[in-house]
Formats: sequence, structure tokens, C-alpha cells
Amino acid sequence: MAKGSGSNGGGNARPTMADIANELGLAKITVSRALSNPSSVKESTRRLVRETAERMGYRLNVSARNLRQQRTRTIAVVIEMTPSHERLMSEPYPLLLLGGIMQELTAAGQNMVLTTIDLFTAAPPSADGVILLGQGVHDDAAAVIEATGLPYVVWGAEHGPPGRIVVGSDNREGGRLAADHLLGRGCRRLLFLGDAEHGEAEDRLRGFEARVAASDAAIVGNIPCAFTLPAGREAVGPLLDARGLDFDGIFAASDAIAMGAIEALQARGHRVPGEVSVVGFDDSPGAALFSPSLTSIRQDWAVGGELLAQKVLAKVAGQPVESRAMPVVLVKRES
Amino acid sequence: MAKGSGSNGGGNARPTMADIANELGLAKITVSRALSNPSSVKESTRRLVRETAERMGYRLNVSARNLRQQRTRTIAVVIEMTPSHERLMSEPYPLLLLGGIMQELTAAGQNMVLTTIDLFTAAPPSADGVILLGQGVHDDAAAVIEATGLPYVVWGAEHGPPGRIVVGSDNREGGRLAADHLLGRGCRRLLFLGDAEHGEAEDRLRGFEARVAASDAAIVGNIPCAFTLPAGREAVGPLLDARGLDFDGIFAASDAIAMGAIEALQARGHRVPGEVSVVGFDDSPGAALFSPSLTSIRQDWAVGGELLAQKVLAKVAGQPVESRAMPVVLVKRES
DNA sequence: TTGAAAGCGCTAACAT
DNA sequence: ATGTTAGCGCTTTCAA
Repeated sequence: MAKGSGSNGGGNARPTMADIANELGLAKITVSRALSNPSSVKESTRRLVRETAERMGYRLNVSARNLRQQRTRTIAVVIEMTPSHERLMSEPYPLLLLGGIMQELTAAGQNMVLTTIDLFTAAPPSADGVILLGQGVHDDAAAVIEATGLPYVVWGAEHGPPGRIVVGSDNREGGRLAADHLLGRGCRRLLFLGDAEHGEAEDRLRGFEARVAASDAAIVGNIPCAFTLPAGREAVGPLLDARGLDFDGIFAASDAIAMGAIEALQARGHRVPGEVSVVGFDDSPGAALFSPSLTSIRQDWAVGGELLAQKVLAKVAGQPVESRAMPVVLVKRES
Repeated sequence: MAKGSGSNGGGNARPTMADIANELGLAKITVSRALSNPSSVKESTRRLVRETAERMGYRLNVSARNLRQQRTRTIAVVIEMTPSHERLMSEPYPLLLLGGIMQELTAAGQNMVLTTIDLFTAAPPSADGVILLGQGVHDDAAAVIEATGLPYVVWGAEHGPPGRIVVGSDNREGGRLAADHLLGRGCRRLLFLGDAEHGEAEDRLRGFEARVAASDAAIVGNIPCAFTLPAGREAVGPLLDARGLDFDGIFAASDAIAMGAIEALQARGHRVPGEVSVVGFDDSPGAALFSPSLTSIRQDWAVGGELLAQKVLAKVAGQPVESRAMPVVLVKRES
């Protein structure tokens, strides 16, 4: 037998660096260097080691390296919503957020473990940092992450403690754009649909209110509702049945809500945009397909994802990081 | 000082089991047992250890446990497509697949690391098993996974080696349903739109062909195209410009393709479903919103995801596993 | 019910 | 350019 022991004696288990070292009469550290830091090893040994590793079907034991190096090269992405039934998992756009995150993490050689807030609590994955998508209605999700002591960043609105890093769209500006658009079309009696308990929706409402307050129009209704199409329908239907059509413009906190609202209007014979103009939020894929096609505030999800990833990696590396509100644009369509 | 050494001497680094053990004058193994296998430790010590751990802010070092136990409680989910630009990341439905997978993995206490095939190759995550979403055009993605020696299952069509476990929709049956529907509406000159190099699309085409062959109708065109809306438009537009409207029914391998085809038809003044009936595939959310709303073959993504997770976990546990083709249904709408 | 010893596979630190 | 030693934090095995 050769020098370095600790190998598995030629069995058929997965080979380790010690096995390769034995095979070649080298020390395992040399094998390690040849595989992970080629420049520190003679060209010939390097090739020899690489070939042997390949031939023996060697694969790095990531857990061992992670333990030794005290880091995991992994970022946890925590989804605040329940996967199958809520907005995130039934609408396409946050997928773009994931896409942006993946792209950046991939480029940085980082893995991404995807969990829900519940799973994160029950079985914390091994990760160097956390990206939280959606901060929860009262910041409850963020509190859970905070407790782990890991560096983290949040997608959402800036409503938490000052030190917290938040990346999100400029929701206030979105509200202002929506107001300007509706006012420009001559709307004077406006409706807001959305859950203002939710930080992002709250900011949208604030921006909207600010612009309307500076005009001769008024907000005649502010109906709390979830981000879904049925919620939009249920918010507007009863209203119409109760007091008839007493508004001429709607700003909805999501496109899905806007669609639900329009369905409710149409079901009662009202024309959109003839009698009521509607502005949604997100510019989701369905917005262009819907009839009438939806005027909406577009968020740049992909870039947002990239920013989230960059910022969490910077935090992990101990660099200073700042929050960021991303620009939004109004996409004019029929509604 | 107390007995078990190996702790960090009261510094402010994250405490380990040894620190807790020192604090309480116990052996670290007792701490380990108290935290992970409560029944093997006296009630009083158990509570003591738990409280101390809590107080000291102890968090399990997952890498160390993984190394010791030679498993990671992690399943890698590999996306075959490029995240930001291709079908998977711009359409909502595979998110449902992810949702189903997450739900099952969560229930089984497993983490999920999400990677692309490229990242998986470049920086293999530590995982006990792999779920591959989409097998690639010529099975190339599956080959990469196969090479790792890890247990894996695939979402897609059964076209690989016999031992491979595949979960997917019954694409042949989907093709048959589409054919029956179009034939039932009196269509006689049919068009297929989709990339038959792609296993799932191929099966859809095969089922479609089989039914049409048994009728007095004919397939007058089979246009290869990607799964996207623009691809559908590009597939049909030039055709119409070249030879006019010489078909009365379309079966598209995805709803996106169907929408593109309909746009191309409408742009040239043809009526859908008046002159041409169209059946899509996936029953994606946009299908109901589109005008005309889309008749489509529905796949049950969420259940598919759950099955994928169950099967890969069974494989990891060394249990026998079988492939599965899930039922599909035709959803009749305007088109 | 609790403990002592050993070692999972790897790499940092210090030789040579 | 290569080797020796040690140890990351945990749990398995064997013992008391």
C-alpha cells in the first residue's frame, strides 16, 4: 500500500481524494490543489491527477468542502407565499424574478436553494445568505429571517427597520403614473382596489392619492382585496349592485385584480373603457391578451432579481449595500 | 474549563454543540441527542439543553451533519431551459410543477436546490437526487445527469433508455383528443405546429396522426416551431402568404404557439374559429383570456410535480419506481 | 441514560 | 512544487 491512508480499500463506494492520492503515490493535498487550484501544481501532475480523477469517477464531496471552508456557496431564496395556491405560484411574473436571481447567482458560481418561509423555519437549509421574496403582511416573514442572523435582502417595499436592504419597484411612482393617466383621460371619480396592509400596495395607493389630491378629482372608494382575479371581481360586483356605477376610473394593485374588476363591470353591461377606465399593475403577460387589453404599470422583474442577487452576495462578502427602488413605466393599452 | 474541548473559547462566533456541552458540563453527544433525538435523553436534560441552545443562539451546522451522515436531505431540480428567455421562465405553468415538487419535498423535510443544466455541470450542488425538468432535444440534458451517478427522474416523454424513470402527461392521448375534437367540428385539412424533435411534441404529433389517419381527413402541414408565441406567428404567416388558406384546423403543441398562429390568421383577415379551428396544449392561464378563448389540452402540472418528488425520493431510498403518464383532458372554448 | 473515541472528506497553515 | 498535521462540527459505534 502507499502512504496516505484513510481511503476506502478499493471497494466500489465513491472514490475520495485519498483514493486518487494512493493510486498515484501523492498526498491528498496535492490532489486537492490539482483539482481546485491548478496553477499551484506542476502541469504534468495536474494532468495526471485530472485524468485519474476522471477515470475513477471522482466527484468532490461538497459537504466536506463546505464544512472545512465554513461556507456553502449557496443562497436561500425564501418565498413568502404558499407555493401552490397564492399569487406567486399562479402568476408568471415572479418567475422572472427567479430567473434574474438564478442568472446572477449562476454567474457568481452560487447555488440557490428554494424554500417557503415555513420550510425555512422547520428545516433551515445551509446557506450563506437569504433572499426573501415578499415581506409578508406585517413584516412577519422578514422577522423570521432576521432571527437567523444570516445576511439577507428583501423584495418588496421599504417599511421595515432602517438597516434592512430592500429592492423593489418604485410603487409610489407607479401610483402617480396611474393617477396621471386616469386624470388625463378625464376620469374624476376614482376607485382603488388592493390590500393597503401590504407594503407594496400601500405605496401604490399613497402615490395615487398624492396625485389625485392635487387635482379636482376624488377617490370615491378604496376597496381592500387580495391580488387575484376573483378578488377583483368580488370587490367590484357588490359595489355596483349596491350603489350602481358611481365611478369612472379604477386603479388596481395588480393586473389580476383589474381583470376581475372588468369582468364584474362587463357582466353588468358596463363598457370598459367607455364608461370606466382601468389601470392595472405588473404588466403581466395576460395584460396584452385580455379584452380589452390592459393599461398597466410595468415592473422590471428580471433586473430586480439580478439586483437582489448582487446585493445579497455583496452583503455576504461584507461589503456595504443600499436599498433600491426601480423605475416603473406606464404601458398604455385599450382599458 | 469543563471536559469536552474543541469549542470556540467564548468568542462571538456561532456556538457549536461543544459550546453548549461545556456550558452544561455534558458531552457533546448528549447535546446532539437532546436536539435531534429527544426520546433518547432524560426529559430534564433535554429541556435544559434546548433552553441553553436557544439562549446561546445555537444553529445546527448542516454541512457537518451532511458530511457525517453522507447525505444532504437535498434534491436538485434541474431546469433544462435557459432561465430568462425560454419558455419555462416566461410562462406560468412550469411554476406549478415547481409548486408541486416543493410541496412534496417540504413535506418530506427535503430541501430543493434549483439549477440550470449548465450550472449543474459547472458547479454540481450537493444533493441526494435529481429531478430534471425537460429532457432536452436529443436527451442531452439527461445524459449529463446520468453521468453523475445520482438517482434521478425526468419530466417529459418516454424516449430514453428503458430503465429511466419519466413522469409526464399522456401526450399521445392529448394528440388523439385534439384530433377527435377538430374532426368532430368538421375540419378536414389539418396543420400541426410544433418541434417533433422534442419528445413531448413528438408524442403529441403521433397521437394526432394516428386519429387523423383513421378518418377521412388529412394532415396537410407539419411545421416545426419552438414553443413560443412568435414562433407560432412565424410558422403560419409565411404559409398563408405563400399558398393562402388551405387548411381548416390547427393543432399546436402549446397554447403560445396557438396564439401566435391565430394572430397571424387574424392579421390576414381570417376568422377563428369561423374558417379555422385551433386547439392548443397546456391550458395555460392566458388560454382563457385570449380572444378567441383557446380550446386546449390541460396537463396537471401540480400533481406531476408531486409525483416527480415522490419518485425521486423513493429512488434515493432505494425503492423500486415506475414511470408514469398522467391523464390529460380537452378543455373546450371558443377557438 | 450518558460518555469517549473515532472519523466523515476536505483544505488552511505551516513546513520542506 | 509537494508534503504533514490538524481540525471544521457533527454523529456512529462501542462502552459504561
